[in-house]
Parts: sequence; structure tokens; C-alpha cells
Amino acid sequence: MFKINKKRLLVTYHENLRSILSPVTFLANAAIDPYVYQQNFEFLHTTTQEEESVSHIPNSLDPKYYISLLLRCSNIFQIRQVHAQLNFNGMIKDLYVANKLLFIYAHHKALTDAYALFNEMKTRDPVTWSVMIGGFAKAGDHLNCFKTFREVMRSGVKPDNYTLPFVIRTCRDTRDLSMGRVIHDIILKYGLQFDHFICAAIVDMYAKCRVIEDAQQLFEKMLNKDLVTWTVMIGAFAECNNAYESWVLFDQMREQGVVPDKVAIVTVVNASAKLGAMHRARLIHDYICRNKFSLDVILGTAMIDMYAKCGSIESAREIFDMMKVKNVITWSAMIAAYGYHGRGKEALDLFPRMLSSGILPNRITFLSLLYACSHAGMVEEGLRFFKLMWDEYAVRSDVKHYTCVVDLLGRAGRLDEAFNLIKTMTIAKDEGLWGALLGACRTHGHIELAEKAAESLLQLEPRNPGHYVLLSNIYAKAGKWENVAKIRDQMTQRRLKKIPGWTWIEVGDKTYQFSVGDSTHPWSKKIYGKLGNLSKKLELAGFVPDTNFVLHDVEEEVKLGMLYTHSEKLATAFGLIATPEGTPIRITKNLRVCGDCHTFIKLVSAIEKRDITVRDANRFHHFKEGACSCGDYW
DNA sequence: TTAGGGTTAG
Repeated sequence: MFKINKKRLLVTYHENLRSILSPVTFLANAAIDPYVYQQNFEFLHTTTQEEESVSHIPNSLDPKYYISLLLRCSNIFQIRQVHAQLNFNGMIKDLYVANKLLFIYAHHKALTDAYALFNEMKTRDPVTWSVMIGGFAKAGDHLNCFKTFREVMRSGVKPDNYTLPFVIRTCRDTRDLSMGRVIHDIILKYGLQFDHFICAAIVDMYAKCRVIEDAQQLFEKMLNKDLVTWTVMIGAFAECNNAYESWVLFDQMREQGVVPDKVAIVTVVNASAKLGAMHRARLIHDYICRNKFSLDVILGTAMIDMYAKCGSIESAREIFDMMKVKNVITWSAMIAAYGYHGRGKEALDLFPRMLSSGILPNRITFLSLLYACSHAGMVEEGLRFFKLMWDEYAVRSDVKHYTCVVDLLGRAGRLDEAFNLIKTMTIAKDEGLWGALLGACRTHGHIELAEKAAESLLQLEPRNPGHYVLLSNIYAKAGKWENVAKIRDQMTQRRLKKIPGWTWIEVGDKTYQFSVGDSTHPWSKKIYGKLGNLSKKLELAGFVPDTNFVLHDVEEEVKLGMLYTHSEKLATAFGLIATPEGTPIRITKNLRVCGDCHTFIKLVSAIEKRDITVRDANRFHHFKEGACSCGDYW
């Protein structure tokens, strides 16, 4: 047993506090024996200040003692104190200890201290390099990560399986595909083993860089895939808009006996949100319940998003209400969900509730609020939030916020105000912003402004066929056929083709897909029969097809017949045949639902007395008794 | 001693 001099301990403690302000001062006063130093840590870390003795005296020259001390450090100041002691007694020369110190600095994101130590280290081993590069990678310091990696390569040290995943991760985060390919080549050149860490990192990098084929090729070559690798590949497909394949992989993974954990489940929930298929949403929810996964903040938020994107705002809200812990992402997700379901009031009601629960809004919360206002036609409320975000919450508006406000004003026909707002902007304008203005010009037939918007838009994205089509539709609506022809010529000269539109519909546990004029479905005859029948009924009800939209398909020339066979209409007709009366119909389109189809479905919902939900590239359209909740003014 | 995958918007 060792008796502690309490007075001495307190003096040392106060000296330490001073050193928090200045580590250099502590270094100068470091003539403290390691024993008291250790007690000091006891003092700092425990509340039992009455403790008068300890039963064990560690050996101050034992590296393990310092390792244990470092592992107990909870802040940068304590690490600096240990560092000072190591400098004082020379233990810093022990590479094992120095590496650990470097790691602890990096772990606490104290990269300046870590890098200073790294530069002072006379001897370095692969662990040193790996820890330093990993520190930069995890902190998002991409430049220094690459710079340090280049130093490794120049110094002749062979990169190892620990270092490379960090560098690959940085390639992923910076979407630097060419650097990623270089790393892939380095692994081959040095004959390094493609272990789980390396493979998962490369697959993830390729997926984030949108080269899914390369990701898949490597994944398929792997013999014993572990859970993380499976999860990365499942997420990769979802990322590259092939969420159906994510589910195929999830099933395969389980067939091979790999048991998913919470992260894998969240990835599948996210994929189901992208898929928009309610059947899958219910399946994964069942799996979560059966396997008793707790509803933490990340899983809960992902489920809110999934249910909302699969069309059930009620289920999304149920999950939201069940969640005990909610963060700003959870609240923003719920606000956004109400927003794209056209339920602006509910979205806005959440805002004061969020504040009173102690959560501060961020830029995405405001984006979701503005989006909700624009889709519900709540112009004044939207403008109020746009002002409030900077005035009250110091959240600076970026181009996306401006886009929402332009959309908000534009939908309400306040086009000049929208254009004036754009003119006052001091930040860079993007294609989304001009696209919002152009869309509003189409709705309200404002040719002059449309031309200005289109000019800016085509400067930014001269090869996007969507912009040409939109402008040609505006000219067509105004009967300016010469201009329509000009646009068509431009598209032909530049070899631009319109992106094909397609619609899919869930019936039971199956998904059916349609494209314009599609006749591949085995029930094709029945579908067209139903469509003809509907057209007659609509004609009697006074529906006149909006031929302004026939020019959507510029490549196919003016074919009025095509309008009747748009993919949305085929899917709706199929839905009416394939589902019993009273069942809601849910369909999804990859692009925006066309104006003519919007009116068509609205009338069908009234005549056939069916609830029809269309999810398109922009929002949800809930058609009920001949009305739509989307806030669009077709 | 050092290594990987998950939530909102776009």
C-alpha cells in the first residue's frame, strides 16, 4: 500500500489545469514523478476524491503503462500531458508507444498534434503511416491523406492492407475514380491480398463513382464474402438506381447463411425507399420485428423515409411517433415526407414541435419546409421561412433554397417576382434553379421569360435533352411551330434523344413495367380495351386531350396516337383491371407525370371511384374523387 | 499497435 500526499496531488492537479491552457507550460513543469502523474489521472477520471491509497504502483518505464494511460484519455489536453511526460522521460522513442500516441491523437481528431508528432518521429513503420493516413481520411482531410500516401510511395515503403482501405475511402469520398483505379492497380502490382477490407472499400468506391459494373465484377470474384462486403454491394445497387437488385442480393446473402445486422437492415430499408414498393417495405418491416431489431434513430429515420416514399404517409408517421429519440434528420425526414405528399400544413405543424423538443433546424430542414410550402401552394408561409432561416437561425440559404422559392412563386404565377429573386442572387446559379423557372413558365405560358431561362439552362447543360423538350412544349402550347421545328433541328444536329419514360405498378407482390405504346404485357389486349373504354367515358365527360404534350416525343414526330398510350395511362388501365374495386392503385414514373396524363388520371379516379397514387420524379400525386393533392396547377 | 458498411435534401 502506498500513502498519497494529498496536498502534493492537489498541487499537481492544479498545475495540470494550468497546462490545459498551455501544454508548453506543463512541459516546462514536467518534473513530476510518474507515480504522482498516474494518481493525477485517477483524480481526473474518478469522483472518489477521498481515495487515499492505491494498491498497485505501475512501472513508469513500462510501455504498457503509457498505453493504458493513453487509452484512458478523454480529451486532447490529457493526451498532450501524457505526450509531455513521454518527451520528458524519453519513452517517446519507443515506436510502439509513439504509434499509440499518434493513433490516440488521430482518434480524437487532433490532426495538428498528430501531424506534428508524425513529423518529429525519426523512425516510422507501416503502422505509423497507416495511422496518419487513416487519421486524415477519417477526418475528411482528403488533400493531406493523398499527400501523405504519396510520401509513403516515394519513401519506398510498400503500402499495406491497413493503409490502402483509407486511401480508397478518400477516393470514394472525393469521387476520384481515376485515383481509385490507380490504387486498384497498385494492389495488383504489389501482389497484395484482396482481403475483405480492401475488397469492400473498392466495391464501395466504384459504386459511389457510379461504375456499378466494376463494383459487381470484383464482388463476384470474392470467394468468402463477409457481412460488410454484402452490405456494401446491396447499398451499391441502391445507389445506382437498381434497388430491385439490392433485394435480390439481400435474399442471396441470407441463403448463404450470412445473418444481417442493423447496418445491413438500414441499407435494405434505404433500398426499399428507392424502390418505392410497399410490398418490400412491409417485408423488411416484418423482418425487423421478427428479429427484434431496436428502433434506433438511424433505423427509425430510414423507415420513415421508406414508408413515405412507398406511398404510406400514415405508416411513416406511426414510426415517427414510436421513436423515442429523434434527431434533426428524423424531423427533417418527416417534414419532407409530408411535403412531397402535398400535406403542407402537417409539415409546417412539425416545425414548432421540433423546436420545443430542443432540436435546431439545419439547411435540410428548411429545404424540406420550403419544398412542402411550394407543393401545397403556401406562398406566404414559404417566403416567411425563407426569411426566418437566416434572420433567426443563422442558416444561410444556398441555391437549393432559392430554387424552392422560385418554384413556390412560379407555381403561384408570380413569375416576375421569381425572376427578380434570381437577379438578386449573389451565389452561383445552377440548372435546377433555371429549370424551376422554366417549368413555371410552361405552366403559365410565359414565353419571354421561358426563353431567358432556357438560354441560361442550355449554357449550363447543353446536352440535356429534357431542357429542349420543355422549351419546345412551351412553344407548342403558344402555337409557335417554327420555333418548335428549330428546337427539333437543334436536337437532331446535336444527336440528343429524349430520355425514355416508363411507369411501373405494384399488384400484390409483383411489379409490372410499362413504356409508351407498350404491348409486351400478356394482358395487353385487355389493357388497350380498357383504355379505349375509358377514353370514351372521358370524352363524354368533356375531356379533351392536351395535344401540347404530344411533342414530348420529338424523335417520334407528331403522333397524336402516342398520347393515348403514355406509360402512366397503360399502368392506370392495368391497375383498374388487375385490382379489385375499392383497392387503392399505386403507380410510379421515372420522370415527371405529363400534364395530359395528370388530368386523365384525375378524371379516371372520379369516374371509376378509385384512389390512385402516382409517385413521379418530383412528388406524390394522390388522386381521390377527381382531385389531386399535389399542388400542381396543370 | 493500424482497417470496412447505415438516416433527411440534391
